[in-house]
Amino acid sequence: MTETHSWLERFPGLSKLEPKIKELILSRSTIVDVAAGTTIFGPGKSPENMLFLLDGTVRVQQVSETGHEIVLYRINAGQSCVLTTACLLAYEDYSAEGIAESAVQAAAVPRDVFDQLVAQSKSFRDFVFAAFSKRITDLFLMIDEVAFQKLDVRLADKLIALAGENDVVPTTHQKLSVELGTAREVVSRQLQEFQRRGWIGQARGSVTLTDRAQLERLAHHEI
Amino acid sequence: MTETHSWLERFPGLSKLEPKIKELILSRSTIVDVAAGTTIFGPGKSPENMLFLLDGTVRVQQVSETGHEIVLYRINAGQSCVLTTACLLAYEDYSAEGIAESAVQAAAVPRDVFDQLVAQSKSFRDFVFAAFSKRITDLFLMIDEVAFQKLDVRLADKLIALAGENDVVPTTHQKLSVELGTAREVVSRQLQEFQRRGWIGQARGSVTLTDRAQLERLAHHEI
DNA sequence: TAAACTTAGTGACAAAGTCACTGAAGTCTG
DNA sequence: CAGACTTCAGTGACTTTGTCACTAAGTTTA
Repeated sequence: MTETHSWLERFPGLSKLEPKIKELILSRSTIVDVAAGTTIFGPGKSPENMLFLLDGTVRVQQVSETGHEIVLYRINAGQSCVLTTACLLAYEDYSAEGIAESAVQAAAVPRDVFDQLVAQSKSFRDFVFAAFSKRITDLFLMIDEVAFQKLDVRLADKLIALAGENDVVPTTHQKLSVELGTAREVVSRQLQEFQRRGWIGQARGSVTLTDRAQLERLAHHEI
Repeated sequence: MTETHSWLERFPGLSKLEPKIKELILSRSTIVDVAAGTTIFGPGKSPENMLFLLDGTVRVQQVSETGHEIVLYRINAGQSCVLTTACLLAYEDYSAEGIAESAVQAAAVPRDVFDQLVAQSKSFRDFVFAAFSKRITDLFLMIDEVAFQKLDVRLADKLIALAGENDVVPTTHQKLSVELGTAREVVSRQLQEFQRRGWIGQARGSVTLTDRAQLERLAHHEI
């Protein structure tokens, strides 16, 4: 493997690391593959290493005391689990869990190597702090949305975010309710209303966007 | 000022720093005083420095597009604004603001010094990452509460948290609604119910806890 | 194919948020 | 000090969202 084609090149923030630092991270990391559906971390399961996602998606969700669930965020290829891992290392007793939403390939970097990298490389520090910052500002926005945004707006937004090129969202009402932290019945009712307006079509286990423009207008507060 | 009596001793995570590091941070930081009510950071007002709070409290709150507000967290003496500052530096355009809730005294550490500290001291790195981790896990919990916790439970919890030794909470219904991210009317109605049950007394601009035990039972899901 | 499970629909109700007011308690100002 | 203004709190009608208990259709599995 040559430096110019290492996995580091897939991370915008890491491709400009100093050569010696690249060497350190590459020599001390291992590539791991995780099957879809695997719980990567969760209550009572701290990860040993910091993961840098090369491929696939990890869904991080909170499971409440009350039995409710809500999706907090996703980690995609080119991003790292740095913060989540750091959190877990610091606070073992919290209840968020990370689940491989698809087959995941990642580079695993041991904690001590991570610490060396932070100490030795300004670029790496910037990468890590940018990741933390982005996460925290996103959580601020999420709190705002959960607390103040109307459900129809949030649902429209989520449908657009989850829809593929073909405008199909392969999901159930139950899963959508976890995305938004609400109840399944509420999602069912709202989807019925969207369908009544001709914005979506429904089938068991999937929603099809038939008027994406209208959904976007609603999501962007233009209605 | 001798090392053994510097402000660093007030920070559990910083008092064990290496002597050379302590010297660096002390020589390059300045003590600042801020009057109560001052906006320390906010939209269009990034702080120049990382602040370490020696005295007082900073309230961080989100102002929504919709005009609603919600208190995100507070920074107390012995804690730092590290993350908030880092966030602001990375993402200028976000809408949280930090307000001095009382007269605040803080040590201001310039960005470049902060970076040196992170690079040179393992203890300082641990302090910073612990602060980030705590903040993120607290935000996870907050999302859970906003999304799933009943309002009476949250209000009881907040009243207990805000009450002083004398069981008096010097606040208005409006301010309580911002604490919880709800509407003033909702707080008014819920406080009336608490009063009807004999748990609190009300006066203009203050709430008095008259049966703290019952409020705690509610807050701890024992009712 | 029958049983079990998953997914979705429904009605009645409770909790919370919104809106448009009213009035009382403080504060300011001439 | 009186009147004006501001802040704080109360209220009823209504909408939205969440909860509960149930039904029924589609899917998987034994």
